[in-house]
Amino acid sequence: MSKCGRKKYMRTNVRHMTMETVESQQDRSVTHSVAEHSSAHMQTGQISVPTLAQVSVAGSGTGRGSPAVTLVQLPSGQTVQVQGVIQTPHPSVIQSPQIQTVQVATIAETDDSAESEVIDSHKRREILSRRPSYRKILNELSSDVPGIPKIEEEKSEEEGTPPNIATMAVPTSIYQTSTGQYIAIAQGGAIQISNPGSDGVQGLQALTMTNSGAPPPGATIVQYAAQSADGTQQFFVPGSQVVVQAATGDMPTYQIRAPTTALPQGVVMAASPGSLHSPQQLAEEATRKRELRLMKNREAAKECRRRKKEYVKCLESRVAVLEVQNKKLIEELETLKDICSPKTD
DNA sequence: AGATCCTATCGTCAGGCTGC
DNA sequence: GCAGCCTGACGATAGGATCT
Repeated sequence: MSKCGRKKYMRTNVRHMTMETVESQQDRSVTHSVAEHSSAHMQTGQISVPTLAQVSVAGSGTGRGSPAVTLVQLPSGQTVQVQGVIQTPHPSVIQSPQIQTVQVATIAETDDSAESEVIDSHKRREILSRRPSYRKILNELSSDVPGIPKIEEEKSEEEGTPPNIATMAVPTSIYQTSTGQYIAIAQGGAIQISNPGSDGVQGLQALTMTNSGAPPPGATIVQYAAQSADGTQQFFVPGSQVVVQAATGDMPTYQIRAPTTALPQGVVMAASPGSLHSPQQLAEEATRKRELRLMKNREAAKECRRRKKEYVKCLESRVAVLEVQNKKLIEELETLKDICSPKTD
């Protein structure tokens, strides 16, 4: 809580313009500007050079990579074919290629039948209602435009797993200690402990759980198989629950405790996937699931924000490029105008 | 110095989308 | 149909800047 936390709390309730909102509004403003630039680009002659009678764009959007050819109809009635400065037509950043196709079709089909118009509007509605993923949009763009970097696909756990632990089972339960360490309990009973500071799974250590007949019923032997350990350590786990504590220090230590004991800081309790009978256990399982879901969502939100930032950066650079291109086109048209229209004395 | 504003970041929820 | 993912929206918090 900050020194003026209470005050801020009261204020934020009144002020609905939170930063996320501002951010999204900024996004929208960027989007708008790009859209304007994009449409201006498509109709440069009509918008930016009002003195020019008519400019029709031919061939734009019909094929990628083909140079944009502009038919400029001069006031004298003469039509001049101009190859634009843009050698490769860029799709709009904020719209998927499909949307651009629709737009181009709209431009080209001014006297088309009403049937295609209906299909078009349907398509448009469909596209507009769909919420695209930042990664998808950017990757679509990057496949069209070489200059745009791809947002990396998230590496799956298998991909990110180094060879020495490639045989690890897929975790079914993930817990985070108060020290930030992640503990994953796999279906096969393997426990993975990873330090958040470590890159990927570098800090991963394996605990293999094996059942033994010697301990009381319901107990589980946890076989500690840390790579740096001298030998294998065994932990006796009473009951059907596992408590693991990750202590700080040179050597990681783990405490397995009974669920009824008071838990020190940094201890996570995990229900064994084996038997869930009592309502209490069911409630614990529900809580565990919720915690897992929240953790995943937390990570997803972080990733989403990162992608969004990347996307906005991409949009901004695209705006800059389009502005330059627009300027060049205007200059080009002005030059053509000067060449083709004789000066009056 | 304290109050207020501004900006950035985070966690959570809800709802759409998608793959199975 | 459903589980999981993605993302907009909202509220909370922190910290720096500015105002009184």
